[in-house]
Formats: sequence, C-alpha cells, structure tokens
Amino acid sequence: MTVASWNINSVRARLPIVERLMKEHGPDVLCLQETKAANDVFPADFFRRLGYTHQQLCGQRMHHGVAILSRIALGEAKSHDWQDNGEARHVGAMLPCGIRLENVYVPAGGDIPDRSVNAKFGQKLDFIGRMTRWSESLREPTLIVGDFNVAPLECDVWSHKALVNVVSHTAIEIEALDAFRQSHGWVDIGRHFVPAPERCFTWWSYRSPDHTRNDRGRRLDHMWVSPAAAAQVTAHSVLEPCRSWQRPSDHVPLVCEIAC
Amino acid sequence: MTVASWNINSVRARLPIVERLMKEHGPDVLCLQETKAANDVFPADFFRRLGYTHQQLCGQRMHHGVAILSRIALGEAKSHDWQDNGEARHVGAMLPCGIRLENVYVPAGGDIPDRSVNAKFGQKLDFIGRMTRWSESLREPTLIVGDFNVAPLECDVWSHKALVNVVSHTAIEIEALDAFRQSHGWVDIGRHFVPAPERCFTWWSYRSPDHTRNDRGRRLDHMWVSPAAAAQVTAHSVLEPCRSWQRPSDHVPLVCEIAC
DNA sequence: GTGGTTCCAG
DNA sequence: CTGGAACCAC
Repeated sequence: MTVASWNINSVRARLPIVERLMKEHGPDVLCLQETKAANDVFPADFFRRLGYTHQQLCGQRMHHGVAILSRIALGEAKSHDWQDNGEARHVGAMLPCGIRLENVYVPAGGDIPDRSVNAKFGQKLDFIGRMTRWSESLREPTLIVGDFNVAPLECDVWSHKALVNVVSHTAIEIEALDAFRQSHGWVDIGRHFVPAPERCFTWWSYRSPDHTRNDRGRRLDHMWVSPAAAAQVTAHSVLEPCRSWQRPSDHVPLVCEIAC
Repeated sequence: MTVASWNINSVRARLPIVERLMKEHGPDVLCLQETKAANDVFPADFFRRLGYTHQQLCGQRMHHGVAILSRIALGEAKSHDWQDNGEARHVGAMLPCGIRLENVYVPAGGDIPDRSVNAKFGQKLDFIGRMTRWSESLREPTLIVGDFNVAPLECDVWSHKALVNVVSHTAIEIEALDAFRQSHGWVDIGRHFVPAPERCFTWWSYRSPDHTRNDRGRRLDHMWVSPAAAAQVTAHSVLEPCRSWQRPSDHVPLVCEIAC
C-alpha cells in the first residue's frame, strides 16, 4: 500500500490539484496538513466521490488543520493536542497492516529564531519537545508523516550558510528534532532513499516566480518510521512536479510504499 | 461606427470577458464604468494589443473609475468632477463624427432612500442635479452613456411594486432623472428601440444564482442622445448573454450604432 | 454574490 | 507570493 503526505495550504483552494494527485498517483492513504478548514466546511463529499471514503478530520477555522483520507478502512483514530491549546496539528489512525499512522503539522515558528522575542519560536520548540515525550513511550510500529517545518541536514536546504539563522534550519531546531528522532529511533525514510549529501527539497517559497530557476528549496516535510517497521518501507518519492501544477501549494507531496 | 457601454465591476477582474466582447462584437468605442483601478494600474497595454490604442482614463484607487477605449482617434477629452469630491465618475471625448461622447457612473445611492438618514442617497440626487445644470448649457450634439443607477420606467424593473421603495426605482430618483432628461431633451435610445411596456434589463444581482430563472433585473444602464443627433442612431442592443459568461459583471454591455 | 482593501500568517 | 478573515460597497 502507498501512503502520501502533503501540506496543501488550504484544502478548499486546492481541490483541483488534490484531485489530480489522487487520479494520477492514487495513494491508498493521503495525509493532509494546513487544510485551513473547520470540519463542517471540509470538502468531505468531494473526496468521497474520488474513492476516499474513510476520513479522519482534525480541522479548525482559519489556520492549521490536518486530515487523513483513505481508500481503505482505518482503525482506532486519535487526535493529540500536545500543547493543549486547541490547535489542530495532529491526527492519527491505524493502518490495516498493523502500523500506526501519525499525521503532524509542526508550528512554523515565526520569523525570528529567538524565543525571548518571538513566542512562536518558543512554541515550536515546545511542540517538538512534547512530541518527543509522547514518542518516548511509543510501543507500536509507527509511521509518522507531515510538515515538520525543520530542514535538519545541510543538504536539506539550498544554502546552509544562507539559512543557518533562518527559522527551520537553526541549530536549536535541528537539535530539538534530533532529540525527537532519538526518542524512538525514528528512521528518516526520505534520507534512506536519498542519502545525504544529495540535495532533496519538499518546499519552495511562493515569493520566487519560478522555483526551478535557482531551486531555493527546503526539505520541511518528512516521513519517519519506527525501526521495527523500517524494513517494510519499500519505496519513497518526492513529487516535485506538483510544485509546477496550476495554483500549486508551496509544498509537494511525499509518497512511500509499505509492504504489508 | 458602434459605441458600447459596460459597467464591468473591476476592469482587472474582467480582462477575459472584456477581451471576449472586443473579439466577438468589436465595438469601435467602449465606455467602461466601475473600473476600480487607478490609472497607473489600468491594464492599458492589454487593450492596446487588442487594437484599442486610444484611451481616456479617469480612474481612482478602489471605487468608481471610468474609461473610454477606442480603436479610432478621439478628440478633446475632458473629465468633470461635478461634485468636486475627487470621485472618478465621468470622462468625455469627441467622436470623429462630431458627436461628443460622455461616459458617466452615477452614484449607487446606498440602501435607504432617505437623504436625512442616508447621505449617499442625498449625494446621488445631488449628482444628478449637478449633471442637470451641466446639461442645460450643452450645445454640441452629444451621446451620454453609462450606469445611471436609475431604472425610470415600470417596465425597467422586474416588479415595480416590489421596487417602488428600493433605491434605483424610487419616485424622487425618477423625477431627478426626468429633470435631467428634460434639461437637454435627451432621447432614451434604449426605449426608442425597445418601446415600453416591453421589459428591458441591463443588470441582475449576483445574489441570485441563475439570473435567467426568475429574471429579476433592472435597466440601470443607459444611452441617451441629443435630439439633434437622434436620427443618426441606427441600432441599439443589450447584450444580455454576457451576463452568463464566465466570471461575469452584474451589468451587461449596451451597444449602439451611429451613422456618420 | 462579488471584488477591493487591510490585516495576519505561511 | 498566497490564502483566509474582516470590512465595505455594490
């Protein structure tokens, strides 16, 4: 089976390209982040007609929002609010093969990488910290995917030097994410299939008119798997062409294949 | 030659359908109202490429705004600010045949037809009054077109009874417009070609999903001509199908033909 | 309903 | 640059 993850930056604004992804790639399960829609305005029928009849929604009115859309039945769904602040940043569900799927949208963290002047940066580090506490006690084999809003390696950004003090690539964020990784021994699927130092990006800013010109991207989106289940992940790809589709998201989908 | 008039409710949002009008009907001169664009962001090049190289713009940043686009050279242009309040509601130019063309956007007048509680309604009546003073001294044969925001006859609205107290069809507005008509002996071209009591509308609200269903329109847009030039107007039409084009304006174009 | 603007967030 | 919301005007 295939699992995809995509920060679509408003699900309602992206119906044509999500439909296109479903028709051209047809992942069995699609995890969305930044749906920007409360559950009562989520286009559930639209995706049902495309065959994604199993849905786990965790939306809110304006910001954030995550969802799992699936063509196959899902088990035990649960949404964590690690910071207990009402933000819709996580939803998880059981895959039929016995692997748990966790879909996360980590806070972006604002502009200034200093928690004393930018509360959003502090909130981001705190979010990753609480995710780490949660991760420590995980026992089931798990696939965690989503927009982590951190590009941990030098080859995860177009210029390590230019971004070393830019939120998403600072040392303190990378350390926090590494602590998270160690808490469960997570295996970075992206880097398993595209080993460093090869460059790999999943996000390109809207601010530059043509993202292919100088390729100033970052790898902010990830798929990580429990060590016990790592061997079941047989393929992985970053669908970079989606960045050039009509009215694109600034993120592109990730897809992986799991042998069940 | 043919002259068209169209309230396009934002010229920048309407480029595809203005292009379509130009290609399918190719009026020699097109008068626009509600361009909602300052002159420095008006898409002048776009219309130049379509052959409308002669342009008289009278725009402002957010509201109102009028323009004359022409495939043939125009003479003596002039913009009146009758209320001296900086609103861009008129531009005129000389047609080669010796008839003056005046393009007007009369204020809508707000919701409540009472000048004591709704200043906008007072401004509308005042605007028509000042236009009337101006009209009294006109000597040249003139064609005045635009969105007058008044539906004077019973057959100019879908229900006289329902709209008799609705701004655009109240007795006081109709009297003001009639005083304007008398000030120059203006001939209502629309009603010359579509005599009362036949219904004729140029505007349908966006609020009803399908304007053709119950046809609740109003004739707010007009082409009026000096008595001395009335015989030169050989045809007139209301392009109602434009209301069903993609991303339409709520108004449709009027077109007339002038024998020169 | 539709568009423009402002603001916020990414 | 892009999307959502709030506000205003039509």
